[in-house]
Amino acid sequence: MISKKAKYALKALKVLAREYEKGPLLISNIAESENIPKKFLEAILLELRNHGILQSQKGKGGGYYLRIPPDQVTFAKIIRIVDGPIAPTLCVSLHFYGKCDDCANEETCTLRNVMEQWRDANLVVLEQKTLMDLI
Amino acid sequence: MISKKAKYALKALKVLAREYEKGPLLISNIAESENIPKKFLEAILLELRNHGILQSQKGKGGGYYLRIPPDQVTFAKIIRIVDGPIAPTLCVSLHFYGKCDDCANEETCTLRNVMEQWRDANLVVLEQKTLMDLI
DNA sequence: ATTTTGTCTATAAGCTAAATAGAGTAATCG
DNA sequence: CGATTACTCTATTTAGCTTATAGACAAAAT
Repeated sequence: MISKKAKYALKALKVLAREYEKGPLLISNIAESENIPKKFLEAILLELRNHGILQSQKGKGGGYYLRIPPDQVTFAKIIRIVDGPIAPTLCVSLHFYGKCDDCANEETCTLRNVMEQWRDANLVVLEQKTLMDLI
Repeated sequence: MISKKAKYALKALKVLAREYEKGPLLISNIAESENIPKKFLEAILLELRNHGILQSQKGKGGGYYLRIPPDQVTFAKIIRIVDGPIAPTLCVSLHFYGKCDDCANEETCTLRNVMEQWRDANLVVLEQKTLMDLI
């Protein structure tokens, strides 16, 4: 299950993708139209901005807008930013690799094989789907 | 990411699958060999027993053993018992369906389509993989 | 009866998710 | 300049879940 944060992020990005190159949107507007707590959304959008997905503009006429074409923003990228690893275990994560503290030997771990396949099944979908698919 | 509980369950079931029809194993033995906190494992095995995966036997010579052939215990079944929904959102879950509280109209939700595909990608792997694959 | 082994109840520490409040900073426009 | 607008940053809170542990209890075997 993804977090609410991730779902909020996807919904907000969907709106922003639809307005791509049509000027910035206000946090408040997105929050209201998508039923997202405003303050929470603020933090989410900021995080997406700091990762290069969004651009922001202060002052009158300001707001948030997509910095990248919608078809270049994959679900995988978004999920990794807000929820972290896509892989079922750290030991098979491509972007957040970490050793399992309960596993003695990673090489001989029989679980690993299935975990890798599980991860790859996710990636097939998430690396291919983009904001374009939400427009 | 799966929980530690799920990982412990899989590791314990792996051991039990290897000993299928060779008599019961002690909780303590599994806990030790797989580096799982014993008390935590107790609760996990009990839950798996209550869902019909395992059988238990008290007293001397007792312990836990698989109640079903390893090739009939899918990863999907195990994950659902210990971690709950496999789907990324409740609104597309087959076994734990629930309405999203921030979505007005489920029919017109553009996210749903991708979520279903994501879910199905998971299921392709998890419904097919069984404890047999760990032996 | 005693030993063995699983079962049940309770609890606690630690962490994370989700939400909120309020002061601060930067941009615009008159 | 100065007022307004709108994003930014820091801090805090609440609730709930995850992980782990302790100890009493129940059943089976010998």
